[in-house]
Amino acid sequence: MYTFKGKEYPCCASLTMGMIGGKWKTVILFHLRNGKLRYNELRKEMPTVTERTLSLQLKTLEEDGIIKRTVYTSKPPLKVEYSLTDFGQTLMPVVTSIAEWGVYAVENHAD
Amino acid sequence: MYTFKGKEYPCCASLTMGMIGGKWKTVILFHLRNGKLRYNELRKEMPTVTERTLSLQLKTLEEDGIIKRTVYTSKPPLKVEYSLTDFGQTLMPVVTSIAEWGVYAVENHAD
DNA sequence: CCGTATCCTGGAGGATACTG
DNA sequence: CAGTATCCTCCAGGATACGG
Repeated sequence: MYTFKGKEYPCCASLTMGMIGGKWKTVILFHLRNGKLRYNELRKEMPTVTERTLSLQLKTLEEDGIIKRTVYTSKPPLKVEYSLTDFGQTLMPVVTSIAEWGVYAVENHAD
Repeated sequence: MYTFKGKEYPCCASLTMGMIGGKWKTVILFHLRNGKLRYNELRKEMPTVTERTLSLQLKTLEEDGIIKRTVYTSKPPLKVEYSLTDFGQTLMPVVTSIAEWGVYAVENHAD
């Protein structure tokens, strides 16, 4: 049994999935792999996610210390950038591994 | 846009998550990393999953060609073993990466 | 530009009882 | 031993409209 951030997980694998699982978190992290992105830039990369869901997932990732949100202007139009924290960087090998297998599967096991 | 097994994914990362996402699939695959296990052996490793859910997840993994189910006896008590397919083996680097990060997080970022 | 507010739905997963 | 069969709950995520 593993405990992390006040939650219990029955396996080390489920702990990780608790942090990056769900439909969108790995996609967000994948798009942040090369540096910061603005909210609308993320939306552009992920055309099929709704605003509400993107917003919620970003907030969860921020609360978990995986990404950080930086606001550059105080008056509208706001400029906000999202980027990986140092802790979030430690997840990059996992995210990369996940992304690479997706490419591998499409290229070698297409139907 | 990526297409795999008749489903569409907006990102290579979401394709992989479509195959191994959810609460239990990575846990099952993690426990099968060293070889075959019987149904009740899996249950022993995963005491908090319900029978129905375990059964459903195993069936999904089998349908996706990731694990294979082998029946050794025709009369009760049945002997059934689950193991990775060759295709499932290609997921092991991903599963290992996920599992190792879980251990890393607990050891280095505990609260 | 960067979100939040509301309302809603589908399906993942749980509890429990039963079967070949 | 290895599951199914039912029934049920809960919440991630979607649709859409509006706000700082």
